[in-house]
Amino acid sequence: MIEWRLNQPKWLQVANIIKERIASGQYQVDAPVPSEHQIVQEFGVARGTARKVLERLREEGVTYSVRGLGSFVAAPAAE
Amino acid sequence: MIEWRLNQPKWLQVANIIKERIASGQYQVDAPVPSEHQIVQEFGVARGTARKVLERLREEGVTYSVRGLGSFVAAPAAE
DNA sequence: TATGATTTGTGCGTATGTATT
DNA sequence: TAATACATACGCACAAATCAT
Repeated sequence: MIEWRLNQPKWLQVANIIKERIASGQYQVDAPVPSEHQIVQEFGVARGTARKVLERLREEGVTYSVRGLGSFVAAPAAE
Repeated sequence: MIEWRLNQPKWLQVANIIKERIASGQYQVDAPVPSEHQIVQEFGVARGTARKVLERLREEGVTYSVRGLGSFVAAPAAE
């Protein structure tokens, strides 16, 4: 079970959890991250919240999404 | 035509109707229940609502779904 | 072999209403 | 007041699996 913090929105907390999994190697590059539906199921949030999570990860360049396929871990940005 | 009740969601009402059909023997074990598209057509709901109906039936163990095939009546759970 | 139809899975967009913070 | 969150419901596009032709 997730222990939600009260001082930050759920969508941000879920996004951070997924980012930690990516950083830890749990999700490899080009491997799928949880889908909208899976986020709803695993974290017990609403669909709108799940969408916001994936939207945030895309905006940060952490993942990329393909319609009809899902969202996947992006290759690390070159520095 | 369906007479929708205002006090409960459409997806629940449709799910209950299908469960009644299963209970009555109208849909046999391993026989297909209405597909998403058929639910859309018969009950006049959106696909998302139809998906929610089948999702609920799966969660209750009433049916099982196979990608590319459809949803089918599950064998009764042993007690 | 391949083509199309059917079906489920997924992503994405939008809207309304309610409740909480 | 505003942001967050949940629930419900509508819709479209594309992908993958399956089956029949």
